[in-house]
Order: sequence, then structure tokens, then C-alpha cells
Amino acid sequence: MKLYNTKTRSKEDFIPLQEGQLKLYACGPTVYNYFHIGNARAFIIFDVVRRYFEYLGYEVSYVQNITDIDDKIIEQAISEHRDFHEIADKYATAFLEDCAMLGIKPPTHQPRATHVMPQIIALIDTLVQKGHAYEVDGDVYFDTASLPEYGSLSGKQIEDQMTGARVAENTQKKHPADFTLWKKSKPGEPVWQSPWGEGRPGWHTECVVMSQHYLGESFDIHGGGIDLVFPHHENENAQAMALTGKPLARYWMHNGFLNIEGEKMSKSLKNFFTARDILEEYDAEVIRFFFLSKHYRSPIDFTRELIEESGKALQNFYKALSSVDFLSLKRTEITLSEILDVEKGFRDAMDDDFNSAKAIALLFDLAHRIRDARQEQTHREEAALMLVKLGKVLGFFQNLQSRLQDNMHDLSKQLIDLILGYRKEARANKDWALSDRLRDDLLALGIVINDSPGGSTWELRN
RNA sequence: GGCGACAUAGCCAAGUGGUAAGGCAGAGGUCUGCAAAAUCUCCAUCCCCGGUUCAAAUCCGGGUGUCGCCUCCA
Repeated sequence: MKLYNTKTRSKEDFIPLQEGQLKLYACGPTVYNYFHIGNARAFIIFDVVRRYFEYLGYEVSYVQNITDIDDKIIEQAISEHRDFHEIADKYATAFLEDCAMLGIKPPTHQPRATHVMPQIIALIDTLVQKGHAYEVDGDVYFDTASLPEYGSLSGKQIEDQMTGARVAENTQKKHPADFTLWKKSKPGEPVWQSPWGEGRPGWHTECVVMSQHYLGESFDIHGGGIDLVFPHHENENAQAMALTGKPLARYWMHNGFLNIEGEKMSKSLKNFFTARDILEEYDAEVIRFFFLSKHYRSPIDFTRELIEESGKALQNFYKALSSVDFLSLKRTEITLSEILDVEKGFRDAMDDDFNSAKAIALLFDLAHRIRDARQEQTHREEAALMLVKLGKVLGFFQNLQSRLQDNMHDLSKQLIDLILGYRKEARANKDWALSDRLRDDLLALGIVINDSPGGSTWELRN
């Protein structure tokens, strides 16, 4: 298993801290709004990381935070004229709903920042006592100069980067790179009591507290979007280094950005889509296919044409599974070496820094085998079993049964409507013998015809 | 100013030294009363220039182009 580590900018062999166990942390949302389609990409990618490790037999602890106190939430609360708690709850609930819609398996733990406030304050206090943080008039800052390793994750040299960068003047800080750990409250803002007076936590600290609480002071993989490398993850790691002398995580994984029609998604360009918007229009599984058909570290361009293309491509799997009547398969064993080789190829692809695009190509290979009329029946069934097995590792086929049954259901309805069409024609020709025969035959199948002046309808007899 | 990513067929996209996966679209064959479906086959030498090598999409150097980060951001 190799994965690309942002910290070293290279692919490395993955070696877990404890054999057979994966401690994974991926940054969740700040719940000030519905999350957008770019967030969805990250959530789906780390869902697949988690599923793949589980498939490999790892015992996975997957923690994802819900940051429910932050400037943006306060701003949103003001604009909606509501309490910040209500806003945070509203969007946290929406977040969970949307993730479920996307077929994302719930993380092992999903802690909220406001539930760990004593620990956040304790962490900041420790940093102050260790000389890595300082207070100025109710605000507490992390002292980046106190940590020689600061910048090592993102590859930034503090002195260089600040020239020309748009960094707001803050005369309170000792150094422009110093970041806020604790923020003195302004009137009307939510407050917690602290050794530095009433205030609230800055960004970055809650992730350190929550990840270490569930995963230990240093864990295996920390993930998030590429934009989080700096400053968020750099600052998280700095706190951990200052606290324990050890990095927060051994491997840092970051997914690439999502653009819309070739442009950066932004509210001002009016190309900002929430996952909720997209899910109204497209199937979650199609969205997942779209994301996984490209490597997670590459930028991805979101267009309707490409989503629709993904839908067509995905349809191949269902056609194949329908052709073997997958739901009626009794066998579960896969013994054919050719099919097992495909599984090996799938693992090789996924072991290579989660090459899901290559893995999907192997799923098509299976679909192709299933649909190839020249194959022996047994081979087709084994290929179908493997297709579902591997597809599920990527999070596909979660509603396989209803999906395949719905197809059948729709077909039945269409067939009945078709027969009713013939009967209508027969009745128009006063061919009562045929008309009655059609009605009786349908009735024998439990389908009741109701004739009315406006036409005929049908229902199933209970 | 600093840092980084990317550039593969009409489109999307894998591929880090040995002669270009897969998907969408397209073309042709089989099948077929016609059509559709199904199925089979076909469709690129990898942005440009130079270098290393028996051999490069793949390594090195130089261009060109696109995008991103350094400010809240997945």
C-alpha cells in the first residue's frame, strides 16, 4: 500500500502505527451553511479510503469533526436573525442528511467542537505554559517562532511567504504568521469562560483536540482538501508538535479542487452548488462515480455533460447485473482464477495511492465479461459476484436490490400500459372478444382493470 | 514576490523507462422484414524544443499554456 504524503511530497509505503488498525481523521465541515459539491468530493474520497481499508481487513477508526463554533457561523446567525446554536444545529443536521444521501458511511466518531470546550481551553493553556503561545489582551496566539518545524508540512518558509501576501495587519501578534488560538468575545457573541477571560476558540484547535481524543496523540492519516494544507493543517500540526514533540499524523492526504465549467466555484460567479442542489438533479451514485473516475489528487471539472456521461457509464454495471438476474443468484463463491486475478488488479490499483480510476476500469472488465454472450454461465455469475463485491468497496451498489427491482417494477408497469393500449384499440374496433380476453388474462395475474369514460386504469388486487 | 499542480484521441481519463487501460461520442461488421437492443471490430505516439538511454508519454534542461495556494475555504 502506497500513498502520497503531502508532507514529503512523495508516495510512501503505508505502515500503520498498530498492525491491522487504521486511525483516520478527515476534516469535516464548519456548519454555517449547506455543504457544497466540492466538499462532497472530499467526503466521498475519504469514505472510499475508509471502505478500502476495511475491505483489506483493517479495524478502522474514522473521526470527522463538526465545527459548530466559528466566525462564519456567527455571521450566518446574524444574517438569519437566529441564535448561533440554532444555526449550527440546523446545518449540522443537514450535513448528516446530505452525507447519508451521498451514501457516505457514518464515521466512527463525529464529535462537535462545542462539546470539547474544556479540552480546547486546556490545550491552549498547556501551549501557553510551554511557551508556545502568548496572550495579548484576551486573545491568545500561537508563537510560530517558538517552533523550528513550523512550515514543514506545507513546505513554506515563513519569512519568504509573507512578502507580497495579503496578510492583514495585526499589531498584537509578535509575528504575522502567528495564529489565533483563543479569541476575545465581542458583545453579543457566544462566550466560554477561560483563563484569559470570556471568549471562544480560534480555528485549528478543535481538530487537534478531537483527533487526539479519539485517535491518540499521533495517528495514521489526516486528510482534507488541498486548500487546508496551509494554514489549517500546518497549524494543527504545529500545535501537536509543540504539545507532544510528535507530528499529529504520519501521513497527510489531500484531495484536489473541484471547478465548475472550468472556473473556480464561488458565490460571486454564481456557479456555487450545494450537494443538496446537485442531489435533486442527479443520482448520488452517479456523483460518486464521477468523482472516483478521476484520481483524487487531480483537480476535477464539474459539468453537466460529464455527470450525464458518468450516468451512462454506470448504467453498464446495472445492465450487466440484470442480465444474470443477480438478485436470484444462489451461489456466493468465487473460485475462478481469472476472476480472482481481476480482484488482484483492483487491489494493485487501489494500493497505488487509491487509483480509483484504474479500479473502475477493472469493474468494466467484469461487466464486459458478464455481458459477453460467449462466456460460460458460471463465469458470468462469478464475474457478477466480483463486480458487486469490488463495486461496494468504492461505495457503489448500496441500493442494489431496490435498484434492480425498481427496474423490473418500471418494466412491469410499462408492459401493463402497453397491453391496455392494445385493449383500447380492440374496444375501439368493438372487438369485445379480444378486449375481454385481455382483461381476463390480466385479472388472472392479479391486475384489475377499471374502465371509465375517461379511459382505463389498473390496480393490483390484494 | 514565494510555493505548487497540471498539459495524453472529439470529450472525460489511467499510465513514472520497454513501445498508449477504461468510459462517453463516432465508424464499420454480425444479427434483423425494418428499427432498436445485443455483440464484435476500428479510432491517439502522448503541448513544443533540446538532452540522457539500446529504449521515454514516463528521467533531465529550456520554453509555452492552463489552474491553484500564500486571506475564510474541501
